[in-house]
Amino acid sequence: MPEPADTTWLRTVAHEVRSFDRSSTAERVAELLRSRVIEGDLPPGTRLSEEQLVEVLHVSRNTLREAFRLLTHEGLLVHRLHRGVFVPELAEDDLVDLYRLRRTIECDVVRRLDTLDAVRLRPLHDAVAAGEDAARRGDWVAAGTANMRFHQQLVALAGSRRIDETTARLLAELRLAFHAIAVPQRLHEPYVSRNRALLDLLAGGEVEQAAKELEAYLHDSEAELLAAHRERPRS
Amino acid sequence: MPEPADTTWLRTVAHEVRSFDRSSTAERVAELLRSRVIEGDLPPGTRLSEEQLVEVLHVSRNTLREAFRLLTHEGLLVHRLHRGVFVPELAEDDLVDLYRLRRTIECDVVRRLDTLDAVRLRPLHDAVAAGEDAARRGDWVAAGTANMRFHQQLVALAGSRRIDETTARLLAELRLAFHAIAVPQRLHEPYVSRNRALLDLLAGGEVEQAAKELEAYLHDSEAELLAAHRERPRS
DNA sequence: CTTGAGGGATTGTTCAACAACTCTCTAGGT
DNA sequence: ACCTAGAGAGTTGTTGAACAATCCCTCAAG
Repeated sequence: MPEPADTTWLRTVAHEVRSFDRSSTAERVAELLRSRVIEGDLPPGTRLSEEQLVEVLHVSRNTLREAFRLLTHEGLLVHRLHRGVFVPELAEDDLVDLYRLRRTIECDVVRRLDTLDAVRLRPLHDAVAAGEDAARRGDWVAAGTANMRFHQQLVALAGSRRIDETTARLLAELRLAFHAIAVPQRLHEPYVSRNRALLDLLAGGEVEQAAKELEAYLHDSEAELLAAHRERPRS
Repeated sequence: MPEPADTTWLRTVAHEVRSFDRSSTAERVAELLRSRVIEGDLPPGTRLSEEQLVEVLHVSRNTLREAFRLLTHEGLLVHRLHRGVFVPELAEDDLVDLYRLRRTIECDVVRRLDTLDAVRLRPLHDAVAAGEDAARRGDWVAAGTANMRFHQQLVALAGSRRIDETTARLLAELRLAFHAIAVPQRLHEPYVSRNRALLDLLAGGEVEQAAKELEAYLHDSEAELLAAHRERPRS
């Protein structure tokens, strides 16, 4: 053990605990909050109190605010001046908007694909298999996660960092909407097999037909989500 | 005049100067830095010293860092842990990536257009006219700005908030690349007339042909930019 | 020429204090 | 009863100082 001379060791050891990895404290706080929001623990509309979180997380307000800003940029929190940060409540407009961008990106990515060996399709295959497995177990939360992964890996075929990032934000926001709604099975079940069908089309090199199917797929998905949103349990 | 009683008025009056509008100090600092970066006053690779900027802008380090975060998320600054924030130097990969996303969004927006009355095309027309005017004057910086506006207004036809935001970030980043290069005329001149041609196609309702032209347009633009980037004056 | 140990400069994080804003509740006017 | 003004409480916005951690440059030793 090093020499325990003055009282500063308390701070240094505390810092060691906090900065085990190579990221900043703010990033780690953001990661923690992100999972809470994505997991649905914090329902839309919830205000995240600075005072409260500083107390619980043992970080300074400044660091916490930096974490807030990270998540705000990802669309997982909204910031209202002098009022605080909230878990966003997506309106119907937002859902339509999200699907609009989603169709644009995903369909275009598929349409521009050319060479597709089995290696590049591997992550897609894994995601589809995970979805089928989750569906078999009746775990619709896991099925939803696998579905997100499928679409993330789908656009990853484009090999574009910015397309990946844009899609990640998009899907994260969309997940908020899924959490605001209570019936995961109805929203996820049909797409387990449709993901498989899509993958088969891609493996067969029929990109144009895959793009068309994806277009219809997203259209149906949007309609389902909107319908479910209108029967939302609470506003 | 109100009663000048204690000494706190110094701080309050200073605050009034700073917060004239309805945004936070950090946002205003960000706005200031944003224009400097976009305008090209800060060349790519420049490091923005906290100490220095705190001195000049008369804000605290925390506030300045908040502004940094905002701009980092817009892609106008890059943050390296323990090293500070820099004006990004776009690599060739980044240019290709930016044009990849650009083609995806812009072409898809055009392809999905349907009703197009003159009113909705008005902002596009204005941007084209501004570009032609700038070209006539030989003001290629203004021509570049008008070109950005044209494309921003083009995607705005989709009526999607998130598509607008994504495009704004994209074009802002792209502008960095233009500033890193010295020959604005060669990069902007051909597109003044091509913007006009594109607008005519849209006004005529020929969206599919417009999309094809835009595809070729962006392809040419990318090639020009890459070529110019390879002959860059300084690394 | 490479390697490694200072040392100075800069960033990362915390803390405490105060200013400014929002929201709510109450008192007064109509 | 209804609207309006304003006081008060609670929360966010911003500051400045302090110190820890890290980077980078220099210089000497191998």
